[in-house]
Amino acid sequence: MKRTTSSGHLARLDKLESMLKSEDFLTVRALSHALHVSTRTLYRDINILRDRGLPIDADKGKGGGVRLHRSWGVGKLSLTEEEAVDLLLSLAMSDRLNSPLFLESLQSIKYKLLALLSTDQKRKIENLRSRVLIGSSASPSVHASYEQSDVPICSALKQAFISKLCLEVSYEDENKRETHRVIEPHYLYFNTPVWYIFAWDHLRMDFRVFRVDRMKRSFALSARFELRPKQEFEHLIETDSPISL
Amino acid sequence: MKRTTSSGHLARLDKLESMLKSEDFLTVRALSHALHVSTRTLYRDINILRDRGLPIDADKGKGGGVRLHRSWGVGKLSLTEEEAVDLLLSLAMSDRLNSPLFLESLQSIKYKLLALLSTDQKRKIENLRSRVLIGSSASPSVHASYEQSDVPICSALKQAFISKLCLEVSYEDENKRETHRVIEPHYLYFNTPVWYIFAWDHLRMDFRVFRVDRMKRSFALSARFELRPKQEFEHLIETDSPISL
DNA sequence: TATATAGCTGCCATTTTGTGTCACATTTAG
DNA sequence: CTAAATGTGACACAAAATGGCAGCTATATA
Repeated sequence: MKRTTSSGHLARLDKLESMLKSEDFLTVRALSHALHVSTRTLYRDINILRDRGLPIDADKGKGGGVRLHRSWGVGKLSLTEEEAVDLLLSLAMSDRLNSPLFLESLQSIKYKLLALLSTDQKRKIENLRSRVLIGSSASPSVHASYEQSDVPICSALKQAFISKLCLEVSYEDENKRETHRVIEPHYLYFNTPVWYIFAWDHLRMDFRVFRVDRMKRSFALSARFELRPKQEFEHLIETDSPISL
Repeated sequence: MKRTTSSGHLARLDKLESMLKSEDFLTVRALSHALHVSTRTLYRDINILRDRGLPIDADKGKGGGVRLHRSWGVGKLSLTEEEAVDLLLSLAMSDRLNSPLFLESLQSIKYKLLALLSTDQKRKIENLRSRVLIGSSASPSVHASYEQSDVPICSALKQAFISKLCLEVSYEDENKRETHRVIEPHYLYFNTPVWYIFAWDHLRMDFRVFRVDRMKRSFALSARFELRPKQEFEHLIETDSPISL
């Protein structure tokens, strides 16, 4: 069984880093007490953190101390690829949906994230992005009939959409009739607060639009489909406005 | 003068981490040669990285090796405090607005982000969060009259809201009359796609609701205000539903 | 089944590095 | 000037990392 975190030294450096992040002015003496080491050791630790790129400011003399430089980072967030994709798409959507109140920083986050991605990953996201369309606003009647979808349904749909897999769905149409279909989810269309799927319907052998909140069950099949150009669906959209990264 | 990076051990761990990120299948023997240490040491390093949360997979037997868990590859994102705050609030709002299509990962991002924050920062965000309310849907007439706000106006408003500063605004009311006021922005209310401010109006000496997109100019003053309880504004809200982190 | 490969762990002598103490330099506020 | 603070150098000592080595399990291949 392991102790706390790895080697003790690393753990202390982590702790020091977060202490510098939280409080805004501390003396080395105080920090050394808190971490149960001598001040000499703490100076050495601080130098290590500085070498690793942390912008630690220090004020000498009475009333001085050490702190992280203004506009300090919040720590390093590591994301999985799926998380990065979801985040970028959500940021792009927020861009379109919310007025720019809390969105200033989201631009810079977007660029930071994009900088971290490989060209492969960026191309992948770009492909997805172009398959997500955002509308202006839903009609009142749509609003009235809207129901929140279950997470499992969304999960299968998302997987099928991303991997271009056929999707088996139970769909309840406007007249409450439930039908069973196999569809190819080509494009997603969001019209607050409703998601639509522009799909090729294997049952009707034609392009159809489905409301995600009307899907009762869904299951991603293993069969792949080839993406059809957006133009073939355009007549189904009122306000065509693809989101942009 | 220092040598390479800090302590040698840390530098090697960093290097190992980035090597695992870039290549996708490496044997411990190869890695140990590349880093000029014994295989035994490398196994120990790998354990340290695992303890620190890196999802390192290993395949035993011929053709095996170590690699980062499938679907990894995004590096570490460092955010400023403002970016973290904006991101958390946006995630919380997306949670409420978008149906759960691309939002599964956003939950885990949220938790990762919260884990990085100090208790001070978390408390600060929690305070802000409780002052942002989300409505269900705007009426069609509101939709029709909606105009996108300018970024500078939003910037001043945001600053005043966060720091609890009085705000000087030029406001154009329903009848297109422009008035000049000083308000205290206590609460924000979002009803897609419109932001409202619940404020104490120094001109009328009463609680008033302002539409952000009707603000023509805004300027944050240096005077602070004391937050009034949400209850005093409740009669102004139709659907009271604070967002949750 | 046997063999080679590759991940993984425990033990221990050896080497390296981290640590504390002390001395001393430097800057700053009162 | 004095006190409080950052910062560095040197040295003995303690602690941790390292490298072999022996031995384990799991997997692919002949």
